[in-house]
Amino acid sequence: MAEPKHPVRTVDRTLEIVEIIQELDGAGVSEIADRVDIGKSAVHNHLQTLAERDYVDKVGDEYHIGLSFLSLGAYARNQTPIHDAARSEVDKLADETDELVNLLVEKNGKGVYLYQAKGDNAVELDTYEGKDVHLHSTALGKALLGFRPTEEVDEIIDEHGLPAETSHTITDREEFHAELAEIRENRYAVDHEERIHGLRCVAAPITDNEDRSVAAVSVACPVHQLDDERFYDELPDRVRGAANVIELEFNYS
Amino acid sequence: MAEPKHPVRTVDRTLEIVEIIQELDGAGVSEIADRVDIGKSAVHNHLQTLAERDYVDKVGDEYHIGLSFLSLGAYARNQTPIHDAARSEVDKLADETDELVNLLVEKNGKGVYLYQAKGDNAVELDTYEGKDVHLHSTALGKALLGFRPTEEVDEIIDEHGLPAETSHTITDREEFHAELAEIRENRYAVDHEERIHGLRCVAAPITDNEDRSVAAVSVACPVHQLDDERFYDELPDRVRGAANVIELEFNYS
DNA sequence: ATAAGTTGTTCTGAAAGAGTGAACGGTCGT
DNA sequence: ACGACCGTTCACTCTTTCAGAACAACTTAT
Repeated sequence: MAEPKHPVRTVDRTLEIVEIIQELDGAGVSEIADRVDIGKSAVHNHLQTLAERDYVDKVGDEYHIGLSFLSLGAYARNQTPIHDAARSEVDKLADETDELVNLLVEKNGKGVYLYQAKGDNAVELDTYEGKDVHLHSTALGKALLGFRPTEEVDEIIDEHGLPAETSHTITDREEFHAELAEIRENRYAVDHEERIHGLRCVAAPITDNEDRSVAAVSVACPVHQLDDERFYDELPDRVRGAANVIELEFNYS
Repeated sequence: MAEPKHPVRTVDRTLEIVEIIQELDGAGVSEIADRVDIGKSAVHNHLQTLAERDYVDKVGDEYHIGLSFLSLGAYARNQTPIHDAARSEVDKLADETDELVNLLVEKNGKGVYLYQAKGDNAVELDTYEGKDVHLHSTALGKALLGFRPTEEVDEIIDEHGLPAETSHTITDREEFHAELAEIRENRYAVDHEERIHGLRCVAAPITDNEDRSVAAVSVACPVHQLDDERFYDELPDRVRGAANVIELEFNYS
């Protein structure tokens, strides 16, 4: 994935515009032009072109992300072999625990939420399908990295660092490796408000035939909503159980 | 949605490239260059630029749709108010019937699948989230159009026609309006192999406070897998029931 | 094994077209 | 009614995309 020798600047600009619209939850021409390094009229032309194909929606004077992206996004997800194998089990786990259940894969050293299912009592978070997060600050990411070779983990840390996201985030490399060693033993990972204050998660890796992780599943819940007993005893078993079922489906079918 | 006065051709070309990759289930540079009216080197530059941001994945010499689209696609869907209201009920219906359950919305006169849930016994179809279909040839589309003003239906027919997709597709305008009248009475629509041979569906509209449709839900199943009794008695009730729950959630919360 | 097809990639010149910036017509708030 | 903002349009200019040829790395055929 070397730097493009001859990047198409217009494509970059278009993607930037689209990403800005997403970030701002819809935006007008001027608002976008302020953030991207081109004038209003150029932005306007981009938006009209995108709107023509429903990649953006014009609602009054605001532009929003269009449904055409859904086709490509859902398609991309369906191409991921783990998605098919995992989906029904993730749904089931959400149903049983009543909490928010997530499926995460690794992509260029970061985590991407591939699918999520909400139980009746699920927390509302900033996570959504397709969102990317640092791997070191979530139970999901740690479960995933626990089952990758040490040198691969180091490469990822070299590239993305261990930025603190809350006061609980592990920011020391040695400490992080020690944590992964423990996760390897337990076959599950726990996140104590390491990415978001007030949120804790239990995650388990989904590994291939060589015990290398291909994804991770987690249950997320508010700190004060769940007693420690359920969190430390019941959830790990359930999450590992689900991961196991997914592994079987993934590896032997 | 007037034609853009100053379209950005590069954007159009990029979108075309991406859509071709999707259509071909992954493609190489030359293959794409053959279908779009630009040379290999230009296509190559586009792909490298897209790959840089993970909008396409390079696997060997083939390019595939990247997961970055998932973020935008899922985001677009989450912005649709009906999605939140409907999702859990669609899941439930799939669970109860063991069949394939779909949620469809209207977009510029065509239908877009917003969400689907697969029961244990669900058919495998060519439908996926984000896919667009003609409204006249599916139970979903007919249920949706049944609860739109006649002039709006006519406008849509004027724009998209009533193309035959199988020998059972309704292609006559009068006949189609009669069908809609009946659907309006029953509050559900049936599709007898009108889009795909061997497939039949039952769909119900989801309407707002003014009884205008905002979406439709359906259950799809192979003709020979389900006896008529279940198809004509049980399914319509179930589908209408689910639509009702979604309506309540949508309109009063 | 050699040759004739492929493939993807790199490079430079030349033509295409994206972007600038000013001006117009709206709509909002003061 | 005014000013300030918005989105939109247009013609000119200079950025940049694209075509085309040449190359390297494979696959297939001879």
